[in-house]
Amino acid sequence: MQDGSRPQATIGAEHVALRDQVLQELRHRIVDGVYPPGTRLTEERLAADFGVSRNPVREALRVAESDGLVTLSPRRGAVVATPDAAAIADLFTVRSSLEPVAARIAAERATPADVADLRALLDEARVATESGDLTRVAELNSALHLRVVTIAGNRWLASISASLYLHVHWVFRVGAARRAPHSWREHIRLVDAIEAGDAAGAEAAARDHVDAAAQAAVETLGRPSPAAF
Amino acid sequence: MQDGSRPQATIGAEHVALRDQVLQELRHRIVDGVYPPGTRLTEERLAADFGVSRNPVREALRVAESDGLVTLSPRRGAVVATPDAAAIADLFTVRSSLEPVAARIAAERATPADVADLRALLDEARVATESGDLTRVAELNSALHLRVVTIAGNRWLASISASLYLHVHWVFRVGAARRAPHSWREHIRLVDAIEAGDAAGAEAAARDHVDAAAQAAVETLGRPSPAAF
DNA sequence: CGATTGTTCTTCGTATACAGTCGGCGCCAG
DNA sequence: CTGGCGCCGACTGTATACGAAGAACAATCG
Repeated sequence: MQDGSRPQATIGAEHVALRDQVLQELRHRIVDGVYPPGTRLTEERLAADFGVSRNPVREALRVAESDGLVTLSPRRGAVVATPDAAAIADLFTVRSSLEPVAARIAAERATPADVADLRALLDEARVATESGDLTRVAELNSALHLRVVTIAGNRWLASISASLYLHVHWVFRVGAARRAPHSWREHIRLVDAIEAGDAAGAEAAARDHVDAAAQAAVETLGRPSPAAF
Repeated sequence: MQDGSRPQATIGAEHVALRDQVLQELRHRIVDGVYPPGTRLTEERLAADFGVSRNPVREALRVAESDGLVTLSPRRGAVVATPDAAAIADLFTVRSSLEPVAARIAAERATPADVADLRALLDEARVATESGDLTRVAELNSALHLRVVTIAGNRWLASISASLYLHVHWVFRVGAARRAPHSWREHIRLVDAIEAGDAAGAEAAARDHVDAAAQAAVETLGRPSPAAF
């Protein structure tokens, strides 16, 4: 009761299993395009790449499959998934359903410290935008949204959003950055509403923001050869 | 081209890996209460239970963790997760955001064959309700909702819903069945709207249904000792 | 009676082995 | 030259064994 959050804080509890390190790195390499869509990922190759044995790799691959980042065929192994337009449209449908809710709840619950965190992220994003570090901008955008759902305190929302943003980042790692200036203004509006505790305003801001992002996504995908690929 | 749905239909492609069988059975045993919350799941015990080696078990456990059914602590292994009231409330928040959307899209896209499937499920549920097979009723409820999201054709919605319903089934396998008669009427209204192609009506029906289910959930949880446990 | 020390259990990762399957290559026949 | 056939290498799927390290619990000692 006195410290319900951590029944026991032992030494080894901070040990990060190899499979998790592998998973994290694998996600990075996929969403950052090191392993482009369609790449065959043999267990042995990944094991060699990461300097571990096959077991941690296998466990990481199963989770990556449930993330939707790789597709596994029996006896044929793993291939980096190829996101298609329909899947991306579906992604935005889900985002536009969930984010306004998350924003509303966040506006109702945000503490001053939470707002300060959001402001810090906005500020970092401004700096990154000015210095032209588009990769960093994309990362910060994801971080901001994830921070909002964290503030909302809904675990399901948080875990779903994490998965969603992994894909958003994957597909639009360049395209999203191009939209950075717009995003920035929309984010400010969102954070303002959250700070003011304006639930309806936050909800509307989030809705508009997702709609705009979806619009940009459609345009990016409509082009014959998007800059991202 | 002539058979685009199945790029290659080889013999081994229908092989179901042990880890998947283990995962499926593990999910069943957890949501059906064979392994109650808090149960320690040592790899060796599970391996013995399923008659396989530890490797498939380990891979299944990682996925079960990402499902939220078990919690893993480094060097301490897997424990069946204990769903708490907050998590359940969060679950319904997400459901109430997603299901109306799914229902709306389904109403726009459902074919007569889809509607026939839904009717068949409704009918089975009616029979099961009359014969008092509450477990089957709960299963059919989940099946109906999953069929709706399948009709909607949004992959993200489908995979999120699958995970959601696993938990719904878990927490309310008895409580939900008790609400079966109400559910049944609400489901009929939903299917009617989908059949009529009435997007707004389907959306409203789904919303009312989830709200009613959430209400029932709160009541069930409010009791000192829910019948489910 | 409390603190310390073993002991044991379990996970975590590695290594290894082997069967089954897939995919591609080369051979051979027409 | 072309098409079919069989063979072989590569990879997965599964099992097993083993060592290291942490966690839980019991026994021991001051």
